[in-house]
Amino acid sequence: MFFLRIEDTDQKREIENGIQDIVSSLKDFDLEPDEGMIGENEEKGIYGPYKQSLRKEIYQSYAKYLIEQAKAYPCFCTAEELEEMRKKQEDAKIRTGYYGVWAKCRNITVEEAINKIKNGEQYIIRFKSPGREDRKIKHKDLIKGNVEFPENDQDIVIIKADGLPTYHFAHSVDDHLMRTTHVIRGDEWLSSVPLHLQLFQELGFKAPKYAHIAPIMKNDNGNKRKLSKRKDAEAAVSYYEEEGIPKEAVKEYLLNIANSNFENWRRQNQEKDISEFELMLNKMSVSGALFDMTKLLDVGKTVISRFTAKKVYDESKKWAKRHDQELAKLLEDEEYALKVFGIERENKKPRKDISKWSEVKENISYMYDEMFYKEKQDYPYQVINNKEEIKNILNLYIEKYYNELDDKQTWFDKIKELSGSLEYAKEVKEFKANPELYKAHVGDVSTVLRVALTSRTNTPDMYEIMKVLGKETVEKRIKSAIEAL
RNA sequence: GGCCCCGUGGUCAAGCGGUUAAGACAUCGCCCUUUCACGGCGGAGACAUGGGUUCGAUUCCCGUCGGGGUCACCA
Repeated sequence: MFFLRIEDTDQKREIENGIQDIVSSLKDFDLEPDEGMIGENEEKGIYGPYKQSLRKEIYQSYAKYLIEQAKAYPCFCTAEELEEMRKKQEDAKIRTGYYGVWAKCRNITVEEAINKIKNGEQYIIRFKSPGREDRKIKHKDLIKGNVEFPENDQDIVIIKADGLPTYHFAHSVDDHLMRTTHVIRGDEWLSSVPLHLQLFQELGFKAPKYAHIAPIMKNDNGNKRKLSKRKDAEAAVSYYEEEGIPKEAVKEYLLNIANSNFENWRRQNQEKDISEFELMLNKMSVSGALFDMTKLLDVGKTVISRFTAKKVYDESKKWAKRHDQELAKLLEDEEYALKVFGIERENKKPRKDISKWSEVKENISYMYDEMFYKEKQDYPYQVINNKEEIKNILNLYIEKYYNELDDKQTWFDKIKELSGSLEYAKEVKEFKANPELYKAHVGDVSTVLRVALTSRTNTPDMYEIMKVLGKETVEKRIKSAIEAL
């Protein structure tokens, strides 16, 4: 069972619509909780409420229970006192914290406590740790394996001045009441395990199993650091939606990082849905992987290359409507767009030239007149760059050779013929063998055509492009190219 | 600083006592090809370091160095 509990016990950090954002973001990646929060104020499941701020009385009841058993106590120390204590400890070069002899309020009598409270003194509730720092505790983590720590001996606060619990306390109470068996969390929590285990013990609860995951890191001027929401755009899930990186790609990339055997599995099961892959906690890396955008985009490229033209169309249109109105407008004519996206797609070796939806416009713009004429600058004619010669080639082609009904073989034979008639090699190999016999080769002649028709030197197959463009457009573009010379 | 985790090519990583130390991305070259992309073939490139243990250490132990985490009335 996957449940979504909202840990909102720090009121300072509340964000408007935060819950809805979390729910929606998860849903964008097909993650829907079996129970817990499903909207800003909605939840499902029978272990609720799933929002911790609504469970205040529950935590307080357990805190009272601990106090009754002398396993917790009220603490009246002020922030200043605590600060002073810390300074002393630092100066004396001993461990900082509220423990042992430093735990001033630990042995306060009940009468004393009642009096202080009656006097209106502020207080919080602390856990009375039974631990000893000179004893070791062993923990078997599902990812990190066996780890050994000194026992916890800190009297950490469990109920704050505002009456809400700290994470540690809420964690033990909730995960017991919600019947949690596995806690999978970031490894910044690893060092809290001794405390948490102790809390479960003293509360009389059975502790869950823990799996501590290494965070994804980022290279920051030669230093590794956790991907940060503040500094790194790619740390936010919204970034992938904005860039148009398909969720399938993000998930595949993450799986690559999570389980290194995923790549092999994928190679052997190209058609299967990733949900069929069995993720193994014990195969997860113990140290944090550096985020690699290049690899992500490569995954994206492969993922998109396997999409049908229709899927590519639907997804790019969906993205365009949100982020690129110009593209959205181009894509209005679905029938034409399908032909464009169909070029060299849905075959055994599909093109891999789109890694995210934000690249689509650049990729297909020349297929649209409104973009083609707008973008067109000075023609980057390459090997053949004599204007008269180019004009000649284009004129000949359009007048003598072009027929939109030709099949691919005929189409290319004609280009070869045209090349031959103007002293260009019909085969590249012939040219390479005897370059002195020719002006250039058929590839160079094709480039002239390609540049005139697309104003680019690199494009997919020209035959297919011309088919999609259609007779009228092809003739119009060639004529316009001739005029421009 | 104390405590804890980690350290195989640029990156992600197999291997866990005897291997020519896999693979993927990136990179370079060649082939295919009318260009590009795809695909195929090949190249360069790694066990942080010093001591042990052992017939033999990338694999086990200790130290050093390096990276990361944590030491809140934040989670």
